[in-house]
Amino acid sequence: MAVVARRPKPATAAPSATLLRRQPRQARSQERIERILDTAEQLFAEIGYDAATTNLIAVEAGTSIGSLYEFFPNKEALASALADRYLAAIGRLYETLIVDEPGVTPEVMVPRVVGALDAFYRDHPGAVPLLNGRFTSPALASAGANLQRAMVRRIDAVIASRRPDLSPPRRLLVSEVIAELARSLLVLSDQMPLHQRKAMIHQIELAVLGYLRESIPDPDDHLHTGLDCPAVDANMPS
Amino acid sequence: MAVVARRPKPATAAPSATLLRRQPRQARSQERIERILDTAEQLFAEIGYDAATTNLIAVEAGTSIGSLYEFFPNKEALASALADRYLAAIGRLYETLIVDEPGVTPEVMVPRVVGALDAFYRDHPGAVPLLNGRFTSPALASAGANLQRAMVRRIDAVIASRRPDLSPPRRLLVSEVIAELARSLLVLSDQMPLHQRKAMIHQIELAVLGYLRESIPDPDDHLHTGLDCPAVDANMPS
DNA sequence: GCAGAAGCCGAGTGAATACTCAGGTTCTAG
DNA sequence: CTAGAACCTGAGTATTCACTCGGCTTCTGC
Repeated sequence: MAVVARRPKPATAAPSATLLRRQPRQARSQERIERILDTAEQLFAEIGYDAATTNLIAVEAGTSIGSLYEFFPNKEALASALADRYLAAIGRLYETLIVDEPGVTPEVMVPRVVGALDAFYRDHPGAVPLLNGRFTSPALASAGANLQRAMVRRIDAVIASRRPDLSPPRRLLVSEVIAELARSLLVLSDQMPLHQRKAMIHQIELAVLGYLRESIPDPDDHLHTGLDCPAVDANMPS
Repeated sequence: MAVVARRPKPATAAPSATLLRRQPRQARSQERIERILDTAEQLFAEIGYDAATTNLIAVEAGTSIGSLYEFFPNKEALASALADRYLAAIGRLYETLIVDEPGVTPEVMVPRVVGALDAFYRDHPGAVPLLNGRFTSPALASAGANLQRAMVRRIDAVIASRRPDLSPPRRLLVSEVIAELARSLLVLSDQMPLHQRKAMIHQIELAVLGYLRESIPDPDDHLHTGLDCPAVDANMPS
């Protein structure tokens, strides 16, 4: 909050998507920008968005506060630029993994996606807090929300092609639950030591698959079909 | 973060649990304290912890900043006092609901607990962000963590009595997953309009039950037992 | 080799905000 | 009724921190 209120005059409603104030021409400044971003990533992850002051980021990156503001219009832009790096990478992950190939069952796809996300988060420790709403910055909140929406949409598309009998709102709800379930448990696993983390990843897969079985019972499976839970769709709109 | 750094001299490591700087003697000041807490609750929920300045809280509560600091040693203490109100209430909820009665199956207990938590959060909108780590304040983070631990312990105890065959670490992991699953999905449902919220509550129940079935297959049930998932305990320590 | 562009620097500015304190008001015990 | 305790007040203090600006250095095209 402090971040936003700090700006006295938004002037003429500047374009919020302007990441860099100026494009760097020389290699020296390009490297400097990279160093600043890397340092910001590390500090955000280590001590949090608020405690990582712009001055500290500049010093730790071996440069000066003036140079930082030469290229980044404000502190939020730093976080935005970082989020963009991750969003692009995870977006590619989704496109590769959550696809509607004919032979791919949930039992195959779920571990594949969960495993890939886990590996990504392990390789990029800064991504977890950045994309999962631990920082109050509005830009980051929306970045995380966008990512989540992207995942929900992809899951929804796959379910739609597999189970055209489900109503769209029902599908959407199920997709939201799956995405949130995976997200929150991955965040939890991220705080664990490695051996527990491995076990947790497996539990995430079980949770998603178990929820799927429970929420969208297989039409062939006459064992769990609506015996003790009448009117699943009762609460659904339209 | 700003909250903590703002205090120049922690002096002699003051007891952090001191909620009130002084016990109020007169009814007038007791009411004032209540008004301040109610206002803080509302403002924290509406505009967030950072944007709810102590001055604003005082003014909105119809008192002065001096009176606020007469009783609350710092801003964090406000949040702590609020968290305590909620923690006590939810703690009582757990004690009533998550119990090891003979005839209570998961199919009965899960909807009971989830429904009660949902009702509680609906009645106390401020509790959700306060107890679920949306604020950066350390005291709040630990309050939320305590709450989560309490839930995990209770779930673990129930599972232990039902399924003594499971290893303690496995039980604990399962309990953690269930607690986190319920927590995160309840937070998600809290942001939804009412009709979707009702549907979401049902999905939460399905998710927990589905995960239970998947992760701890019923010994009687010979249908899902370890066919496509060998060595579930392989990743478990000891 | 030089002029101008691009880049760099960091002390300084302004605004926000948690918290204090000296002095006033209201309550209460005797 | 009164003295002193409890309580209240809000302008002021101290601090933090995002961000600026004027001057300096390094690079690049010609």
